[in-house]
Amino acid sequence: MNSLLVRFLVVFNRGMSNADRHGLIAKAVRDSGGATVQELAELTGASEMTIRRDLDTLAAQGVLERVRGGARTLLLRGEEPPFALRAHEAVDAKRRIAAEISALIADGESILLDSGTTCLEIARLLRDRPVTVMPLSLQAIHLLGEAPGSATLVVPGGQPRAAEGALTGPLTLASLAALRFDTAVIGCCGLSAADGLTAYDLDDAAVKKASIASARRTIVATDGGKLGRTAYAYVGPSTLLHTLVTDTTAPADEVAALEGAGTIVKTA
Amino acid sequence: MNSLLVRFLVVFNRGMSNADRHGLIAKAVRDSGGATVQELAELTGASEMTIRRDLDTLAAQGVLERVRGGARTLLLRGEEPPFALRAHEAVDAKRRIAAEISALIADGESILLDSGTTCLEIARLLRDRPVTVMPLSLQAIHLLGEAPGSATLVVPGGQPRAAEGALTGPLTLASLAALRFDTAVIGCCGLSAADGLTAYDLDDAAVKKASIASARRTIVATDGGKLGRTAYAYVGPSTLLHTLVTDTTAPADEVAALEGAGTIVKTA
DNA sequence: CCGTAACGAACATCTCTGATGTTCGAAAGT
DNA sequence: ACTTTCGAACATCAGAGATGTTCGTTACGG
Repeated sequence: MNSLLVRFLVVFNRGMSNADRHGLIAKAVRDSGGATVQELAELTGASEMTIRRDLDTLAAQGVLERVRGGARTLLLRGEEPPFALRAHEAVDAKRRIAAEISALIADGESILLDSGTTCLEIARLLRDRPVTVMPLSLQAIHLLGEAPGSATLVVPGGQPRAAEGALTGPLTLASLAALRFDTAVIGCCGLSAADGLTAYDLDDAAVKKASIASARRTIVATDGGKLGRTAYAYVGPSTLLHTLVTDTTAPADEVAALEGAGTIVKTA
Repeated sequence: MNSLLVRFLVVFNRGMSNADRHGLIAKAVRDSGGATVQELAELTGASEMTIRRDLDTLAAQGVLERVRGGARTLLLRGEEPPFALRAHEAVDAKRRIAAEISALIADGESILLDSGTTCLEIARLLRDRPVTVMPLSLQAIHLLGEAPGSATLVVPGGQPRAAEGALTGPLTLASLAALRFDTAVIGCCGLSAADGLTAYDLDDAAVKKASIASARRTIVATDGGKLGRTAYAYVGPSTLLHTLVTDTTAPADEVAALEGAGTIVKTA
């Protein structure tokens, strides 16, 4: 269906940035499960050598798997998509959700910030505000620690998990137990009124649970695709969540059910 | 004395990198306590506009203070030189010390890595070795977390102090109390057989003290200039230190005194 | 209040790094 | 053994950053 669009791109993409091309390649490989170097060269209008270099880069990032002659997707079934891959998608929606959440936070608050791509966008917005932030991912720690904005950074202990750098483990739980926050901003992998909040990973779920317990108020940030879905590890019931910020793709029935259970829902 | 060298540079420095110029400016301002834009332009051979931009950059980094017409040093008396400033100096010696320390560490060890520029170099060397590392500075966490080498990263909790990103505070102490390491690699601000190990900052000293207590073996990394010096905050006696790695500028009498007190001294 | 020096925004120019494509010998698969 | 793929090496190109110049504005000293 979008092959017309692709044709268009092939002709007029002299100014295509390599990030765009990487996204295109990642999408092509993911959608069809695999692709040859030739196909990708034709698709993007780049030379085969460039495609090989791209594939090496993407393979190093864990977005796809390199095979002789082309590349294959890493996603077999139901697994959590790699962080590097998710980072490509739906940046606009995440930005809007992040802006909405930033507006919910008052100056001077202490904030606990979960891992995930959406929360990373939130970190970007909080950097120049007079707040105290404890992020639960290495990426957000980098962001807040490098260019010292007006935000105060507190680093939790922990062991980084996977490419995302989500901090987990006993050190993280101990840091959470030692502190109390005004607001916890949590990402999620699945959320429904029936099954509550769920995550892909047990360690991650334990951290989220402790995060919610350490905060006076909990805000969940998630795109509409996660609503109504249930992932593997159970975190807690939706009644623990004070506010949910999502985008316009959220299914109406699920939103209604969550609102019925007492959660304030905002659509960005 | 080295004004001849400076003259030489003025004439032949078409290919001077801006880092070189920044170092030159920082040194000039530090040595004389202040300098005008004109003086610095003449010294470096760059235009006044470029000098102004440099000064803005260096002021943002906390290396110096901008005043109308020029810049002033931030160092009043006996204070710790800013991290951004120290980072310029003596990179070679730090590299050699780092290499020596890396050689002292066996595969499979768990290592506690202090903050400081020398320890940052050590982190660079440990990244691709099969060891477990808990660094006490944001910079080293970045280094080990970004490009996942073979080293396992453990993040301590804490609050980053100053530009260096040294982690301190109760969260850091709690993380240290919860873990035990094979080796602690410690930097220092002053070390002598008489006054022991000292640091510029009380919080930092508390972290160093706890670090030494959490490790089976303690290695101190420091350039020769710190030996025989005593800084403000006391950490502990030199007898706590198993090995000292320093460079050839170390004063012989101090080295002898430390060896007499039971510390193994290696010169890189 | 005025004059002078300093400042910084805007633009033009330059340099250099990183990205890309081409070629060709080596390696892998059939 | 033959074909395809790979990747190292080199040439080329574009974009980003650095630098310098100009000029209107601002701040300090009288």
